[in-house]
Amino acid sequence: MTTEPRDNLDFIRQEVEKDNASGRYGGRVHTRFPPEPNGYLHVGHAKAICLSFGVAAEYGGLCNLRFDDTNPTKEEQEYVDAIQDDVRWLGFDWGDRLFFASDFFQRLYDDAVRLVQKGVAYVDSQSPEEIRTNRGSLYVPGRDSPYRNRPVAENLELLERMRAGDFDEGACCLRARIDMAHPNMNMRDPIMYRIRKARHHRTGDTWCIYPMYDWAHGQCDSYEGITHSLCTLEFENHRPLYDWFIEQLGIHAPRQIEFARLQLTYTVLSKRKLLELVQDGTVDGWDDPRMPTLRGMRRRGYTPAAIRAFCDHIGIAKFDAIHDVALLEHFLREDLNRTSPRRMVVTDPVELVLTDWPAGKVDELDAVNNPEDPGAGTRKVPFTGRLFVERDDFRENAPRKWHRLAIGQEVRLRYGYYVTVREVEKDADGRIVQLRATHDPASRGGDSPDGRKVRGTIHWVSAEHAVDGELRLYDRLFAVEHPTRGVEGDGWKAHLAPDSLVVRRGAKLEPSLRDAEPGARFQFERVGYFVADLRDHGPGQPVFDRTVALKDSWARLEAKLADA
RNA sequence: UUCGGUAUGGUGUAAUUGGUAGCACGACAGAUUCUGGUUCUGUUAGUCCUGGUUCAAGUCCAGGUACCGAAACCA
Repeated sequence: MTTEPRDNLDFIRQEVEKDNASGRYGGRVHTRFPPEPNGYLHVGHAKAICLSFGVAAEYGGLCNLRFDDTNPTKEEQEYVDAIQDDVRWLGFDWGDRLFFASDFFQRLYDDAVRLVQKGVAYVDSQSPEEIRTNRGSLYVPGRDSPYRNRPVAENLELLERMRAGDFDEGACCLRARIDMAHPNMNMRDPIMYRIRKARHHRTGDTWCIYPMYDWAHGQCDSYEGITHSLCTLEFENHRPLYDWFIEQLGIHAPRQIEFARLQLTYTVLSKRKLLELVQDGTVDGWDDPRMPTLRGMRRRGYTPAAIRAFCDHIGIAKFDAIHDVALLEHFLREDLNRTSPRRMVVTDPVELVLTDWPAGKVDELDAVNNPEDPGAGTRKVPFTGRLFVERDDFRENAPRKWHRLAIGQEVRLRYGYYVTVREVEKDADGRIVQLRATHDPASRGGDSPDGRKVRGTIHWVSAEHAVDGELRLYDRLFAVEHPTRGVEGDGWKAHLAPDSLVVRRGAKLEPSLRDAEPGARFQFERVGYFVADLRDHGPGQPVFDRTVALKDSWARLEAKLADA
């Protein structure tokens, strides 16, 4: 991806450059992205992916994809496939370097045997409860296990029998022999192997003991020849343990550097909370367009380039920061503005009839596909005397600075004609059912030969040519910036935005939209960026999801005028 | 009360390692515009606190304060 040198290096890149300068790894840079296949990736992971793959690319190195699949009871093939798909979609490639912690199970076991032989690991036969209580607390040191001084030969035999399946789950485990009084809890004889008589998604039934993450992770990095293991802050106090294992084993020592995980306003990013939203039906699934998952964002119409630009821009630090989604949306709009073809869609239609339009006449007008990209060309849009315009683009009592339709106010129909509303027809309830207007034939195409100016331009669709479609107007999932701040338990759910999805079934689409492919992105002029829904859009059944609205400075002005 | 971390405008992020606190987003104001979009210009506002060293401190020293993480046979 981005391989240009940067002006300001974040602290991780600075450290990498120091290592390159000192020759610590012979100038080699090799990173990895190590997800656990027990859930879907979200934007937070995108930050880690961009970092690890980005750093490797910038320094001529490599980045591996490795699944940390050390817990067979939680991990599934489905997630393995989805994660690979998401990483690729984001734009990264691990070549032939796809690994699984489970690839290393035998090697890990052999190394465990070496530590037992060295006298720095032992089989503990305490119950899980005893182990927990004897670990002590943050403030009080732990107590040695009565099995801590078993002879090497006995430990070796017991470990072999653990592997052979002679013991029940929880009957015993293998522990590193470090220091039960260590101020860092991770060093209080951490568990290396536990018995789990569970089928593993890759190794099947060949193992009944599985390595703990802490025992596997550092060595897997080492086995793969990783130089820089970039991970999030919560593993900072695990680093001494990883270093200890590596040193005891005398194998290649990667360098772990920790950074703050991504947090965003107006959403939640914990696996547990996201799962809850899926399970209680708040959202439609992991790929619901409101979800901060990569799949959700993909369906919402986010571009990989926008997500990457965001990740590049926010930088890397150890400060526990919460980024404003507005910044993500900024990069999204920036990318979409450059690349999206424009179309006209009336989201909430009201009929506009031109009383002076020649009966039966259809005028094929030229519309620019993308003003930001002259190469995108133009298209023909049919114009007739019966149109649909946005209900909200007409006001009977126009406020100050109103540039749109109002009785007697001339406006331009984009790429069409200047029109002036003359009268309004309402139904019995007082709801407007039709606007009647006249047009200036000389203004065809949108300009008047006499140089006369109009104050506003609005979008429209010819009634007889319009395609009916469904619009799903998505917005931020939560109504407040920090949904989890200062709340307990399920309190964060009270902050869910009631209108994060508004469905508009009667939208009128420009005819060319009929043939849009699922996943195709557009800017609906003056409304927002939309994408043809990946699941539900199809021939004869147009469904578009709103990716993000256009900035609306009129809405702000109007609100201010209302206050005054 | 233990150990490990972190503090720079509203939100993030830089500062050649002791030398004019910069950039982005946001907000606000204006210009341009056949999208009240885009683009352009300007304004706004910051070094956690208290001392100390120094000609000079965001940066060095001392002492505070606040916040985050850590006590799964999870990762």
